[in-house]
Amino acid sequence: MQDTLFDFISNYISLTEDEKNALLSLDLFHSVKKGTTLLKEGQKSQDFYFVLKGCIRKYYIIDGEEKTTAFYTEMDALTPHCVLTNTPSEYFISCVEDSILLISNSDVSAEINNKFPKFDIMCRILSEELLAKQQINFDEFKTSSPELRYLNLLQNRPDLIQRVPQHQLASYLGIKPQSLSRLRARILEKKS
Amino acid sequence: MQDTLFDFISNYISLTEDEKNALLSLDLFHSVKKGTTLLKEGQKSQDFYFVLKGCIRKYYIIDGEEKTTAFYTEMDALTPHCVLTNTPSEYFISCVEDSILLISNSDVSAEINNKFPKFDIMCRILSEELLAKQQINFDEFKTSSPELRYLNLLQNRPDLIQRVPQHQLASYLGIKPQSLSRLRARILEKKS
DNA sequence: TGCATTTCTTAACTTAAGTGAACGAATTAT
DNA sequence: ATAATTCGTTCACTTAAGTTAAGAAATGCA
Repeated sequence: MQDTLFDFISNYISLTEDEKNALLSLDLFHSVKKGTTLLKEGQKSQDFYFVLKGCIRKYYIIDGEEKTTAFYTEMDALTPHCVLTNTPSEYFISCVEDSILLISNSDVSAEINNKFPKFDIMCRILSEELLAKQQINFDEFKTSSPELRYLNLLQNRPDLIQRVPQHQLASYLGIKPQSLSRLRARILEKKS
Repeated sequence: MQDTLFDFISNYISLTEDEKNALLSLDLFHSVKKGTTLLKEGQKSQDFYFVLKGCIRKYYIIDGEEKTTAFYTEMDALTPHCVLTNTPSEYFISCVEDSILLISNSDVSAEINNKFPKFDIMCRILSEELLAKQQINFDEFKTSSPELRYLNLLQNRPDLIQRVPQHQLASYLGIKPQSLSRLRARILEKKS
C-alpha cells in the first residue's frame, strides 16, 4: 500500500530507505469505511488527505441538495480550503468507497519539511502543477455542454463512471440525475 | 501607475526604496491598446502579465466560436499555462481596454528572485492564494445556474458588467449572448 | 432471508438555453 | 462624415435540462 505513496513521491524527489522508514514511522495511514464523513460544513480542520486507495468526494449542501464538485482517487491530494484560510469549511468531504488515506496536518508536515527539506521542493512543484491542472479543468468545464463533459469524463476518468453513484456523477457534471440518465440514453441512441 | 504595483506587493512583502527603484529600472511596464492580441493559440511564450490598469481576457476558439474563460483587471496576475508547461498555447489572450501591463518572463523573474529572495516568498504565497481562489471560483461556477452566476457577478465584480462587451460576458457565464439578453430581461421583470 | 431504503430509469410536462433571423444602435474604418 | 461592420436585443422555433411522479433494481439493515 505504501508503494502507492512512494511511487507518487518518486515522481518529484528521491528518498533514501531511511527517509522512507521515517515517513512510515509517523503512522499517517488510515483505513476509512465507505460513507464516513471526514469533514463537515461549518467545521474547522487542519487535516489534509492523500488517497492511497479508494475514492473520496467533496460536496456542498445548497438548498438541501448535495452538489458534488470533486472526486479524489488514487494518487490525488486534497487540502481543504478551510485548512489554508483557517475558517469554517463550506463543504463536506466523505468517503465514496472503503479507502486507505494518508491523513496529515500542518504540524506534522512542518515537522517533515524540517527533517527533509526536499519535501518543500515537492510541495512547491505539486501546488504549481495542481494550479495548472485546475485551470485547464475549469476551462474545459466552462467551454463544454453537460453532454461533452460526460464524454470527456468517459475519456479521461472512465473508472469514475463505474465506481461512483450516478446521482453524485450527475451533480459533478452540473445536472440532475434524471438528465444524466436521459443524456446517456441519447448517446447510446446516436451510436446505433 | 507603479503605485498599483507597490500597493499590491506590500500586501505580501515590504520593499526598500532601493528595491523599488531596481524593479522600476527593469522597464517592465507596457501600454497596450484595446484589441491587441498578447498571445495566440499555437504560440509558445515565456511572458506573464500583471494588470496595472485596464482589462485583459483569456479565450479559446472552439468550432470557430470565441469562448471567454477569464477576465483579468487591476491587480490580477496571469501566468499562461503554456509558460508553465512550455507547450503551444491552447488559448488567446487579448486586451479588452487600453491597458497598462507589467510584462515579465522566466529569465527576468529568475534574475529578480536572485537579487531579492523575498520575491520567492511572495510568489509562493501568491500561488497558494490563487489556487485557493481558483477552487472556490470553480465550485461556485459548478454549483450555480447561468442566472445565479450572473447575479453573483453583479455582486462580486459589478465593474466587469460595465466594461466588458456583452457577448464576451455571455460566454464567460457559459451561455450565448441572446440568452444573456433574455436572462437580464427576466431579472428586471422579477424586480418590478 | 426478508424488509426498508436508496438509487436508477422512464415518462409527461415545464422552463430555460440554443438557433437563426431581423433590426436598430453603437463602434470602427475609410 | 459616411459607409461598413460589429454589437445588443427581440422574436419564433428547437432542443435540452429541471420538475414531479412512478416503478424497477440494487443496496443496506435487522
